[in-house]
Amino acid sequence: MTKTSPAPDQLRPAGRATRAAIEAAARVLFADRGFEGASVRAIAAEAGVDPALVIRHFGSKEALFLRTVDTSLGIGSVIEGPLETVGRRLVAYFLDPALPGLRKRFVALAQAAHHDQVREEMVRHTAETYVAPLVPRLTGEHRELRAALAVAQLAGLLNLLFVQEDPIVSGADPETVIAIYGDAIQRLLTPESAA
Amino acid sequence: MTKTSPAPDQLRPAGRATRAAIEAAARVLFADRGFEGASVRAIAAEAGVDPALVIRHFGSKEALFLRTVDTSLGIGSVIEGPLETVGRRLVAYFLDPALPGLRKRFVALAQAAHHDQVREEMVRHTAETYVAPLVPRLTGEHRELRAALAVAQLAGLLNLLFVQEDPIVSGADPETVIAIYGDAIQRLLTPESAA
DNA sequence: GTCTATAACCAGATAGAC
DNA sequence: GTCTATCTGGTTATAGAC
Repeated sequence: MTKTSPAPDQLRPAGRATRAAIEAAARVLFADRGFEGASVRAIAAEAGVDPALVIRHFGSKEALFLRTVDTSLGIGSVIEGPLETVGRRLVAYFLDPALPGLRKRFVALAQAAHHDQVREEMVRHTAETYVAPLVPRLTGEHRELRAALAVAQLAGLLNLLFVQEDPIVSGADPETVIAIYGDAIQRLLTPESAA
Repeated sequence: MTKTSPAPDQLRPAGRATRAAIEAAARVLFADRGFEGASVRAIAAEAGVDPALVIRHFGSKEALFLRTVDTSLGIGSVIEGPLETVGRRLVAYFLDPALPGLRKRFVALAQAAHHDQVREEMVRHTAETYVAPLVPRLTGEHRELRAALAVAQLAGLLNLLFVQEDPIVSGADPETVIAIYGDAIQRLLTPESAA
């Protein structure tokens, strides 16, 4: 097993600075080039340190990724809004071109999802951040399942949009996509409010 | 640029045999270990040839992947069935544990989707095999968009199920998932037949 | 010419000695 | 903290065998 990296507080000033530099570089490069595209060497170079130090501090590339990349994509506030309109608001949030780096961060996450450690953390995080807050607000049967499926459905759109870059959806009128797909998600969450 | 590999018909017997051996090995290993997990070297070893030959014959690992892995997951016949029940039938198809290798093939595809050549081919193939046959059978507005979104929604489930291996959905009663999610897909395709 | 094999190159992740 | 070494992986150069 990998030796656990020292906790930040035990490090001397130089160590803390190095660690911070690596984290900053990793944040930039992972977002910019994705998980595979950002090499440990490149991150080290960007931070001005030796590649081996990266591993020494964080244990592995995977662990570094988990420490630096925000696995939530910032939709917490969207989910907390009015339940009756959450479907459309979620879709609208991701179709908003004013959110720079969102695409790249999603792609980085999707790539990294194939690594066990990252995948497990993502599942845990999704359950905790997306599904759990929704469940108590739902009514009817299979509340947890429906919340999980709604999140999955949203992920399907993001995949089409950001990974596949499908021309049909990318080229469609955003309002139309929001209406059609948003309502579809909404019906999973609040079936009784069907239009 | 890479020199184009020779067309199969121009090869001499020895070449054709080698090519076939590589293809067979690639099919097995890609399905078994995914795109990243199956190294060119491992494929070559399995085929009993030199790694360099793999590239010589197929140009690149990506190209080999495209030649050997079935990008359709065999849902053609499902889509061709009755339109009014296609949503549930699609979900049921993928929840059927009797289809061995389905999960692994999907994971391999998902991994390889991050490579440009493969991604483009997948988009093209999806449009041609899934979306195109559906569109003329739909009625109402935004038929192409709705078909694309339905496919995306299905992909979301597959991702949750096969990549994330989410315990909520994996542990849920298949019939319930089929009903809830299948109907959600169905409503994108035939909104008028809402239950 | 058309294969095939050997070696080599370059990049990546990580372990271990200092 | 740093550097070097090792291992694995994709790919290319090149020269020999058919």
